[in-house]
Amino acid sequence: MQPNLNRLLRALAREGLEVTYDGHLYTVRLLGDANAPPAEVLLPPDLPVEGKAFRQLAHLAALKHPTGGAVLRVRATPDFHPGDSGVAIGSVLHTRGLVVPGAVGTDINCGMRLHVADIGVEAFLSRRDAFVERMKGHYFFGTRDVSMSSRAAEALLRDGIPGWLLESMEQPLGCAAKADLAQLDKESTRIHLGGALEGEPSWAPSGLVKPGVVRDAGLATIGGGNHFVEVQRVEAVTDRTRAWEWGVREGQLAFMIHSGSRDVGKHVGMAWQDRARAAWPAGAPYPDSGILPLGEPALVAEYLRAEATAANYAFLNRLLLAELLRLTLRELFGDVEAPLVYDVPHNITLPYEGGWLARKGACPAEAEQPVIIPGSMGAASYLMVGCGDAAALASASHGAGRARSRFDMSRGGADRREEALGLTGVDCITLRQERRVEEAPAAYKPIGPVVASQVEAGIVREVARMAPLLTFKA
DNA sequence: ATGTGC
Repeated sequence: MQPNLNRLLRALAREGLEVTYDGHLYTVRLLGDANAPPAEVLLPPDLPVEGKAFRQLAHLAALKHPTGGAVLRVRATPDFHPGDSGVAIGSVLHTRGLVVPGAVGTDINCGMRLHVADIGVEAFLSRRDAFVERMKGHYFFGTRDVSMSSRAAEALLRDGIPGWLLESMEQPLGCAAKADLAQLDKESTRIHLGGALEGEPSWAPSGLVKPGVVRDAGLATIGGGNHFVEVQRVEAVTDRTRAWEWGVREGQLAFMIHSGSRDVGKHVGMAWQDRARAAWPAGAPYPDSGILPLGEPALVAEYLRAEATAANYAFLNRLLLAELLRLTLRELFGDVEAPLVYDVPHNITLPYEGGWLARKGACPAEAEQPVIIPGSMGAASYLMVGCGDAAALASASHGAGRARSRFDMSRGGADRREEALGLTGVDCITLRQERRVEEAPAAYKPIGPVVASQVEAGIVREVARMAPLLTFKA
């Protein structure tokens, strides 16, 4: 246990926050609010905790809406750390009669996508430079064409990937024209919920809903922060049966994509955090946290449609990031299939037990479903299978979790030597060198204990482990 | 999260 933990807990108690710890689960509650459910955080000893994140979690659990909506449970994953918008990353919020736009935030349907390919590591590394140059062109210099018909754009926003595919078969443009649409269609069953949510195109920025051909500059771009595209090697398979079923074998290359809905999620998320504030009933006291729920059923439904619109866009963003990769592999290595293993959102509101479950940086870990947990750049990533653990609200961590903020890393006086940052031997392709510092392994918790604690708790089981070869960061 | 800003 960290030596200053007791001091931190006493300090939090003085400001009205009760935090207890039993060695693997923290319980957090606001003193004097007996009606609010306690919030739980699964976190092994020795991993850092911050008071700010506990504070955010307790306030989230205490949210109510004057219409009667309430928070049923709050749970946080081991990659739990403070969030900028007032809600901690790693928060899982089960509600009934209310939803919280701020509990998903602006990076709607941020998520993970994993492909594997039967290409040997030596063969890949022998063409590494050619691969990097082509991918830099696509991801950083705009040598990609992601145009589509306005019908395809509208179908995407309204119906998700199946809608986009159907219209792209009618009029294939851009990436779709070069893609194997039959394979994409077959693979859509490997996207969480089929990549098909019920959206409403008018919630998207206007550039996406216009007559003629839509050319969107944000599609098939990685985005900043912790987002990345990584080439990995499958270094260990622990569950042979399941790995085989999912098409994963030791020694294969893996391609892991972490990205979200870019400007579309920002547009929707910001609009609805404002809307929630404007819709707060006159006279009702504002929640201390400044995080405002929506309670009126019509508003809740409208928000969920808006969120789904951005989520549909994010599914296509990850699909196209992968498609550019797959086209490049075919160019360099011949007819490789590079099938999709799974695509899963970790920033989204979905129906759960008669209410809603908002995950902010938490991967669904439903029974028998694939769970993708990336380590920091330079560390291993994991393909897991969910156990549907109700105590954990069927959710796992979405990564290792930050241990130090971006500011702390880049301007907070961190030791900038490569060894101290953990960057020795890391092959990171970026146009912004400061990104390597902000996102260095030293900024993150160790993935090993984060994953192990969730296996021990019965939330996930390991299927395969992947080691990084090279990482693209915008 | 954002071609940002602490």
